[in-house]
Amino acid sequence: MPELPEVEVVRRGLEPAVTGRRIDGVQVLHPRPVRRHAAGPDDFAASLTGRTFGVPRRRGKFLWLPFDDGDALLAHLGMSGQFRLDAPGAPLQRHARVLLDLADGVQLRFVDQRMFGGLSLSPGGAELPDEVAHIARDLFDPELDRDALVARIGRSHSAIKRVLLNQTVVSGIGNIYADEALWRARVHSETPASALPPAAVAALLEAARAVMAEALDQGGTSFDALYVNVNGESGYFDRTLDAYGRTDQPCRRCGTPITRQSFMNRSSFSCPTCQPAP
DNA sequence: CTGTGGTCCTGTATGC
DNA sequence: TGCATACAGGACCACA
Repeated sequence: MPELPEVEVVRRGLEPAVTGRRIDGVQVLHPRPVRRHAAGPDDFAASLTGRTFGVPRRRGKFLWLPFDDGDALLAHLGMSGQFRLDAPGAPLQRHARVLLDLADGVQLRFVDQRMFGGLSLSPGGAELPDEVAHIARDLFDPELDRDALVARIGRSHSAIKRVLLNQTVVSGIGNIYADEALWRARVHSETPASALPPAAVAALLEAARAVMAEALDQGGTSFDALYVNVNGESGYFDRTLDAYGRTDQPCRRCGTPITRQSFMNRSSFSCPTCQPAP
């Protein structure tokens, strides 16, 4: 479940289940999701066994489960990764990749169809893994400097949607919420960031924060069984989307049919009336 | 510095 | 029914 609200839904689901629990054993069913562990799958499994989890943390779309020894299990869900909580003997999900047997009969499973995501052990990463250090703070981070962010965006001559998707500028926003924020703020995806007044950039960021907060309240956005919480349940925010995936459906503000265009090798949805091209 | 295009994977939907 | 193609919410890298 890729974007910030979906990752936060997972983090919240993991928190009561893993915090304070020890790993009794690990099975790597497919080597690819642990490819970042240079010493290999067997060493990955052995290295995790016996450690105890702290409170799961998140920045943008990156998730990490700190251990009480200062290291962390770093996770990225990529396009199709899931964490699931099951009883140890429960039927395996079709794309179950890594199984972690925790104390008290809890089995934490990493399930991933496409395997763009993965797990790795981050030495010393409990506070902030080195692998996440280059990722900018997200819009829910209490230490985010909004004025500095607005200023940085204003200095960029890239298309505004490209900037929103750049995780080293502001993290957590993906293709869906970028389109939703741009629709709410009435900005076209290809508008040069430097052409937007600071107040417009601030309004766009607030739109992004608001739409992600609403999505989080509804358990995230799910279109199919690939995007579910730790119990396998879907969120409901797809019913509330205003732009993403609504090709030819009327704009909820002005009635003009929503159009789809290719941008950055992916789909962008917008209202040609509310969001005129620059 | 910016932007483009390709890559990692598996699956579903659609059209012929 | 088979087969080919397009597309999918992300991150990263080489290259121009």
